[in-house]
Amino acid sequence: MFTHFYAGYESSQPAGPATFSQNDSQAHGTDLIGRPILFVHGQFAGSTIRAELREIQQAELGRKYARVDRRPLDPPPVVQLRLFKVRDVGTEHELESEIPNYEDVQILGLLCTVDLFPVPFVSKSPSKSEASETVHYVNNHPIEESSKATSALVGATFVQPSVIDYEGKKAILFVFADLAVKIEGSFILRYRFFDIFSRPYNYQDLAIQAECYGGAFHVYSTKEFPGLQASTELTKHLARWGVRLNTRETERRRRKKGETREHFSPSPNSGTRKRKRSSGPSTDGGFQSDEEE
DNA sequence: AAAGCGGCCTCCGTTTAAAG
DNA sequence: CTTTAAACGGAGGCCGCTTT
Repeated sequence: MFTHFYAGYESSQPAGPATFSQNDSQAHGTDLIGRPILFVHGQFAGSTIRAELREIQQAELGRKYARVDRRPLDPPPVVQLRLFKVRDVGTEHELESEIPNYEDVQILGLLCTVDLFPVPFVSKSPSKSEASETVHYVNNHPIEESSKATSALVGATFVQPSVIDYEGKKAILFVFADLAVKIEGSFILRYRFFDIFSRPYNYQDLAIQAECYGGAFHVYSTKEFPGLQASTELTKHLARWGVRLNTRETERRRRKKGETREHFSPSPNSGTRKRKRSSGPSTDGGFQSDEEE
């Protein structure tokens, strides 16, 4: 989508760390992930920067949804972006130092996106997939690129960062408060970070600068959904800082039928619910035709 | 072909959080 | 505190598949 954003730019600067393997251009700029990158454009022009992504809060569960009533993954996944300035790249004096103050980083243009991967139930014989397809492991279960199921992911899959006090100093955090999954099962997320206003030396595509894989979570059918826990401290902290997300003080789990809460009188017509379902032949395209993604 | 069964989506009432 | 809006859990009933 952002491919060739800076196409045509030619630089005459000396060879830098980002000049290797230009041959395969099919990879959407993934070949620089995790590497020190010399930038010629953007806020870090002239510097070599290595970006690192770390999941600091993982989703635990979600409720599958179809077309309406979206239910976000909970707790909201949060990843932290760390940036390291690298000097004397490739020499024996190579030295890395973290950006001293993240408040000084130009936030505009920084984005993090997510991909969804199913976690297989039982480990298929590990021999099967020694192809370079495997991108990650979840307790010895190989996760293959071709199993990517991002199309089942709905909501805000691209988010801008928030600069928030975290562990005593400002940090760049990406909060995914509006993610839902359309199929049930176990999954992991892959986070990828890029900056639309930066361009590496001698590089045509927009570069993915960092990625990381998150912890596994489970998406339940409506019926077996166990309910949501109270918000984590991190979630509440983010809300306090104005990040838009759902918070709940207590665990949410409605009392079972017949269960009473001291002065609770059971509903008179429990069991015989009248519904005014729009009786039509439904064909379920009739109403709710709006779709996203 | 008809009846039975089960999975699943949508819709609803209640509860909680936010706003006034 | 009271009111409004959103979040949330529950389950009815639709739909497609299986069995008789």
